[in-house]
This record gives sequence, C-alpha cells and structure tokens, in this order.
Amino acid sequence: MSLQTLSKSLGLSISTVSRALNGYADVSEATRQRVSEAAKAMNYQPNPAAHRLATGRTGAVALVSAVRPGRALDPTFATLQAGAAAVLREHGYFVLSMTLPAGDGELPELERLLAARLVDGVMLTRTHTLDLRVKLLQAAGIPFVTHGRTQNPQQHAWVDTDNEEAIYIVTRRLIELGHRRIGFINGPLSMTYAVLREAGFDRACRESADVTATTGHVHDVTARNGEEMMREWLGAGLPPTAVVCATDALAFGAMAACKAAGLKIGPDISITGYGNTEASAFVDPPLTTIDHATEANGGHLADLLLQAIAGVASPALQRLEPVHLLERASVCPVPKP
Amino acid sequence: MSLQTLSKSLGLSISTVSRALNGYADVSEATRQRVSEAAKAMNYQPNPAAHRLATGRTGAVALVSAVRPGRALDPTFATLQAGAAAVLREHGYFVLSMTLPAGDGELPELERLLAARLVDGVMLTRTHTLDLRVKLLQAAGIPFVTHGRTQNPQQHAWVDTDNEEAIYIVTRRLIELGHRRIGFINGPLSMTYAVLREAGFDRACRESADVTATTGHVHDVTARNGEEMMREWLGAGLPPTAVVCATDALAFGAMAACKAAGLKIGPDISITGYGNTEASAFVDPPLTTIDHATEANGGHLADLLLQAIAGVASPALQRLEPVHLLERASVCPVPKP
DNA sequence: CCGCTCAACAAAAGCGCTTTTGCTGATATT
DNA sequence: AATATCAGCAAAAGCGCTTTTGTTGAGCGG
Repeated sequence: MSLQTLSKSLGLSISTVSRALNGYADVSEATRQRVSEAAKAMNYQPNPAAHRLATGRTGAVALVSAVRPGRALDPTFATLQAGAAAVLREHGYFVLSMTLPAGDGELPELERLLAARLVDGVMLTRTHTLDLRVKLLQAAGIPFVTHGRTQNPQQHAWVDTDNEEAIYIVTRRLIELGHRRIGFINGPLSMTYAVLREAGFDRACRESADVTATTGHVHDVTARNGEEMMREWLGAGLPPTAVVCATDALAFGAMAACKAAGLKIGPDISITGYGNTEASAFVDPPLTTIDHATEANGGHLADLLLQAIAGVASPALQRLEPVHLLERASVCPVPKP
Repeated sequence: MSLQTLSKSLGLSISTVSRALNGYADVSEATRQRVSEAAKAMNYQPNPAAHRLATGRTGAVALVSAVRPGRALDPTFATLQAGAAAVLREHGYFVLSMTLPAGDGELPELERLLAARLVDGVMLTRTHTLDLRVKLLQAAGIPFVTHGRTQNPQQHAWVDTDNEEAIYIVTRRLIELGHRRIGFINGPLSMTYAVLREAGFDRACRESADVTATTGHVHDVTARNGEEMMREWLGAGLPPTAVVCATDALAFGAMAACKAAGLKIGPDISITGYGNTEASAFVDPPLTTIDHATEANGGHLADLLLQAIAGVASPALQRLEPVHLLERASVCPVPKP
C-alpha cells in the first residue's frame, strides 16, 4: 500500500494525495474527504522509512537504563518504562529500549544509537553525579530528559523524585520514635540519587545533637549486599537500633541478617526501605518504605520528552515529584535498653 | 556525512563506494582499502532510514510483553528483556520494546507495529493457549519467536521453560515428604504456562492414590491474590499442609496469609514458589522455588529470532529449557497430626 | 472582452542508500 | 589480428515519501 497505488486508484497525483492526508490548504475539502476515505478503505499506512528519509523524524524514542550483567532489570525501571511507554504510545511513538550493562560499554552504545539516528529523543535513567552520557546527548543536540538530576554544569530537562526529602522524613520519624543510633545503607556516591538520599539522612541526623549516625555504601544495591553490611554492623560493638536502607532490596537483605542474628525486626531493630516494591508489603514484618508513583513518573518523563521534542527549552522541563512515607510494622519505637 | 560527500572526496562514484563498503566482489582490493579508510577517517555512518528504504531491513526487533495497568512490569520479563537485548546488541540490532496493557489494546497495537514496518522480527511473551497475536504475526509473515508455547494449530518458533516438569518435581517432592493434602494456586488457564503447570501438578498427584489435591485460579498472579486465596483455604475445614504456587509473588501472599493465621511456614505448612526472584531468598523463611535461567532464556529467544530472520524454518527453532528445584526452608516434612 | 488573480491540482526534485545495468580498457582466445 | 571475456568502475533507476515549483481553468475587475 503505497501513496502511488492509492493515488492511482483515486485518479489523483501522488503529491495531491500526500498533501490531502497531511492537511495542506491547497486541496479542496471534497478531495480531502475522498482521499481520507479511500485511505481508510484501503488501509493505507505510510511507510515510516520513507517518511523518515524525507522528514528526518523517526517516530521513536529511546529509553536507556542500565543493568548489571547477571542481574535483573531493576523493577523500578521496568515500571518506569511501562509508564513512559503508555504515554508515548498515545502520541504514536514507539519506545526503543536500551538496557545495557552499566559502565564501560554505555557510552559507545549510546553513540551508536545517536549515529543510527533511529530516535527523535532519549530518556536517560540512573543518572550519575557527573554524567558523561548527558554531555554526549547535549553535544549531539538531541532532545532528552533524564530520570534523576545530575551535577553537570550545563542544565537539562529532568524528572526526579525528592530523594533528599524522602530519606529526611524517614530518618526524622525514627528519631521521633526515640532512636539515637541510626545506620544508613546507601548506594555508591557516584549516583545522584545516593548523594541526595545521603544529604537527607545527614540533615535529619544533624538536627538532633545526640544522634549517632553511621553510613555505609554498597556498590550494588542488592539484597545480598544489604545483608552483608548489616551483618558487619551487628558483629561490631553497639550496633544501630534503626537502619535506613536506600532501596527495598537492601532492606530485605538487612532484615535477613538481623533475623539470622536472632533479632526481631520491629521490636528489636527498625528497618526501612525505599521504593514500595511489591515484595515490601509481604515480607515479615511488612517493610516501612518510601512510596513514589513510579509509573506516573514514567509518564512525566515521557511528557517532558515530548515537549522537548516540540522545542520547549529545558529550564521549563524540570519536575521534582513528591514522595511519601509508608509506615509498616518494620519500624517501632526504640527498645528499652 | 553522506555517501555522496564521501565518494566525492575520494573521486569515486557513489555506487562504487557503496559496493566497496558492502564487500561486493567487483571492486578492487586497493579501492576497498582506500574507501574503508576514508570512511573511518571521516567517521561515515550510513543513514539508516535510507538504508532501510532501499533494503527493507530495519536493524531493530521488537519485544512485546504485557503489563497490567498500575502494575509493574513483571521482573521476570524485565530480566528476559535484558538477556535478549544483550545478544541482539552484539549483532547490531536495536530492541524496540512494546509493553502494553494485556487484553483489548494488544492486537491493534501489534498491528500498528507491523504496519509501521519498524522491525525485522518480533519476540512475544506471555503466550495464551490460543494466541491471536501469533495468528496475526503468522498472517503478516514476519519472523517471530514466542516465549512460551501455544496450542495454535500452526506451529511456530518458541522458547519455553519446562513448566510441566517443574511443577511435577516440586509436587513429587512434597508428596515424598509425606504431604497428602496439597493445594495449588495457579494463574488463569487462558495462559499456556498455567495449563502446563497444572498438568504437572495433576500428574504428580495422580501418581499417589491417597493425595487430596485442590487447585485454585487467580486472574492475576500477584501477592495480594495469593494471600486472598490462601486465606480462603485456611478458613475452610481441613486446609492443605502444603501449597504449591505458580509464581513467587503468589507464594509471598500465601505466606503472609498463613502467618496472619498463626501458622509457622515450614513446620506447620509448606509453601513453594516459581521463578527464584531476588526477594524469594530473603523472605522469612526463604522460599523453596523453581529456578530457571531467565536471562539466558532471553538470550535464546534472541538467538532463535536471529535465525528466523536469517530464514531458518520454525520447526528447527523450538527450545525447551530445563528447570531445577531450589529447596529452601519454606518446605518441611508434613507435620505430625 | 482581455489580462489578472487565485484555487486546485500535477510535475518534479530530493532525501541517502542499494542494485541493476552499462560502459571501458585490458587480457585471454583462436 | 580480430573477437570474446572480464575486471573495475560509473550511471541510473528505484525505494516511498515530502516539498517546491509549475500548470490550468474559472472568476474577477476595468
């Protein structure tokens, strides 16, 4: 089904049919009607390759998210993807998803994507404090939005959850419940979210003079690493009575370590997570965690990208999303000594 | 950087340069050298739209997986995607991922994808026993591979884990441990995997005459639904002493229901899952589950698709992947009455 | 009644590549 | 020495669309 056959069957020229379908003014209303009806009847679908060659637009955008080899794609990003895809689909866009190993390979692969000119815009997740990918995208001049801010000198469009506030709230709450020795298991400080979450933790702890804060960093925010760090803390003298974890997965691991040491989560030691993953409501006890509308955020990411593609400048394209504390049984008042 | 400018700077014709780069025989070795060096030096990247318009090939494949609105993309599929993407990337393919709501919208959206001729092949997940999407793809004549078999009359390429065997093994094991009242919380029988898992369960139960089997179906394999079904069973007289769940998420829910009823998982009631998700090792007690190499299976999916694109016929493109039982503390011998 | 404007359509160029066909001069054949 | 063969390159068509430029005939004022 090409424009050619369609126009032939209508007795019109290719150009007129094209202009009719694209709503140009110099085609009569009657003809436009006839054309669009015929197009529908013959189920005409424009060839996107040809369209693209002629216009330069592709009708697809990319979502790039990193995975570590051998590890699942983080459920959070999977959800984000679903949210973004829903919005983009409504606007007729397809989503090309690049899930590639974090680290070395990322930059060349992104370059390859750009060179291929396969997409009109890019959504970038898991931002680093100084993100070379952002630099690359800016240099390429392609519209893009990041999920998570950066500290790159040149500003750009982003959507972010309020990481700092989230961890501040949860830490405050623990202090309010009487906890004075509080641990924080965080991700690597090369990631923006980790820096922000740590800032929230530090701010809350500083506000109360008598709080003893301990912060640990894991390279990968997995349950296994959370378990290991917690075990370490329990082995040392005077472990924390409450532990804030930067992700739910870390919290699962920390809980396991505590149980193995004979502690009852809640009464003996409080644990919190981040993300409200499905499992968090079903572990024992249910995990206090930070809830953020991941799917909706994916939608916002898509929204902003569409605007960026439409030519809106980046300063107007920055959204900080609210979070809220979901208190469950894994948090209790500090145990009497 | 077009072929035109490149050829001009070389003093050759466009066609010769094109043929040189594509390794045709009728260009001298010397010229080929000169051309490829110049291409590298000028960082020539062919315009994919033009390439595609001329050849019909796109260099991208689609992975379609369904999500339910408001629910995260299943971690299993996220992992599958990561595995497939890794293989495809090596072969220079991009992955267009279609995550769309299960149900109504799926077929039209798939049609739109095909009409757009944006991809060279399709990977389809979450197969139904009678899958209309498969029919559509076959009618369109586009290479595709499904993850999970179907009962469609016309055969096609697929990768599947041995669902039937998996549930057979785990059920046998429970019977071996003395359990005689066994429940099975399964997904909807419209899905192929659910039919197969149920067949495995039934086979194991039939082998021992004195086993009382109960099967329940949930529409959505979520923790919440698992919890609800388990609660129902516990409320009725003489509940099962062991419950096989069709997914880890269902098992998490079932465990929560048992705990709420005052039962100790393991000693009082055995629970098993399926999938070996990250959380399964960290719930309390750790969940006995079926392990299958999801990421590797994603790779196989990609492998077969590449073969299908290369023209290999589908009968040769069918792979049944092994599974194995991961026994953890959520399973114990039947309690003494 | 003649030239002018303008609405409505057609022709043609161009996007950047692949591929078929065409051409040329050198080598092999008889 | 005349012809067939062939290697090596060029010309040109075509992929299906958009967009610029042309063309035509009807309606208009003077």
